[in-house]
Amino acid sequence: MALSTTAPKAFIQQQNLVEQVADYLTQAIIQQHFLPGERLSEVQLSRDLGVSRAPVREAARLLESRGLLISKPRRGFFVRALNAVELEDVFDLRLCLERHAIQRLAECYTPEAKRALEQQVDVLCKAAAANDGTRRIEEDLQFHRLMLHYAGNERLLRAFDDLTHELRLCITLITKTHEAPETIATSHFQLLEALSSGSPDACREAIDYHIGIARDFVVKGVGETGEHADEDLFSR
Amino acid sequence: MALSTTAPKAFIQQQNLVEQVADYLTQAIIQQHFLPGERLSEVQLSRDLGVSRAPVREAARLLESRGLLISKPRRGFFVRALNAVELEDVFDLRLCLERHAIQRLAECYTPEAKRALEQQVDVLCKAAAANDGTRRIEEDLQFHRLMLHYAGNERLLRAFDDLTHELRLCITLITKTHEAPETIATSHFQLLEALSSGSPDACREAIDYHIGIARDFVVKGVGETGEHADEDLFSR
DNA sequence: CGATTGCCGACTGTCGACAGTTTTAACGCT
DNA sequence: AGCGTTAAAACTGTCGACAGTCGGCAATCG
Repeated sequence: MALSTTAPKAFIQQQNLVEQVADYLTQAIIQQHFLPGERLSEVQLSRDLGVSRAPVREAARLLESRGLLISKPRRGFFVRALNAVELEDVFDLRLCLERHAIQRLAECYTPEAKRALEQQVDVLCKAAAANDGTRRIEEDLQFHRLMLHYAGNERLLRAFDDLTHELRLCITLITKTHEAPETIATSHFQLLEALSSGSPDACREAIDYHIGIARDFVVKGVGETGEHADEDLFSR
Repeated sequence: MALSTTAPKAFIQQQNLVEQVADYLTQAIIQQHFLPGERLSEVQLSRDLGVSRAPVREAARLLESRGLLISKPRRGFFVRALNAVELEDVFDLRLCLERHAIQRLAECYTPEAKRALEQQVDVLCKAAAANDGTRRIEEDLQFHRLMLHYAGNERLLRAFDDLTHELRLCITLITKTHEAPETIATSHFQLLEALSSGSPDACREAIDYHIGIARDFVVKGVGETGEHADEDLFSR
């Protein structure tokens, strides 16, 4: 995964500057080194990272297409801030994609897929037990990504990956509140059971419940902690 | 690469060079001035358009995120070529998004939405009757975009817009074969009726049928005319 | 005659610089 | 002291240039 962390200065050296800058920015945004709505200065960034502005700009465009940044012409790039409505929309789209995926997957549920998913749930549970917050989130997302992967539609997977960036954005902001490890375990086992049953309805019910839980968690978190419901990025 | 349009040079002038270049490239790709798999030279493009390479590169990145171009490191940008599997995936994702959208829309089907959709069908039918191929496609897409819009999920709409670029890519490639105007009309009226009925199942059935038609048309078109099923973009 | 290796051209990745615009800050006026 | 005006600073958009790299061609060797 990402070998990011402390050093903000000049740890970029070799190749694919654009991708490296993009990774750096992504990590920095998720870890809230840049606050939502904050303006990013190209010169500042290029100075800090020891690269020129061209790769920074291209990386910023990439992040914009992923919904992490927003560009205002002649004004620069700003860190995306999600309000309550947008947050609902993200989870609604996630539901849309995963419903479709799990039903497609149920149609072609190979032993290989079954094994991979079970193993991933195992990994996830261990991360949850270890109380490692960020890793728990990543392993959780990875489980769902695997579902999408084995559903056999590359384009669907890409749409999910696009959405994932925004998901990370809102999840990480909030989840100081930890879900109970046993809740996570049972919640995912239900999905596996539904898949094994092969019933589309059971799958749909399971995924609806599962994502509903996650959404409520995030929405509740927003209500409790920080409030981004005000107008943050209306101008587009 | 012959620039077909009248003024190949310096018809780009003032502001937002990136967006203008992106539009130009999009049009050129859709109208097949660049063939699938063709390599785009940055210097050539910047020379032809009378701009420097920086905006060209940024525009290319944008098109890449929209799935119209593919970048191979150190090799440049190539026009996306869709094989049969990817084409199936695109329509499967479209089905996924529109199913969700039409059911959400059925829950909140305002008179305003109804009126707008009916009017758009009207426009569409006129375009079909006038035998204007490209405009028919655009109006058709616009109808579906309106559906997504009134479904009330901005993020869902964005996902659809992202997909639309690829849809245009494969639709335009193929639709020399015209659908009969009356088929188009009835096909869309069915959607309106299902929406008015308010029944989720009716909506789902209608959209499944509708998109199935479109998909079969494209798949059949691929089988008849050009065949892109060979390995075109396996790398990466 | 075919395969290999070295060379040449073209192109991408990246950089520093310039011009126009936006934001900030100081300044003068009331 | 408050407010409008203006000048300076900072920043974005764009450009041309340089270096490293990749692909193709040709000359050489087996």
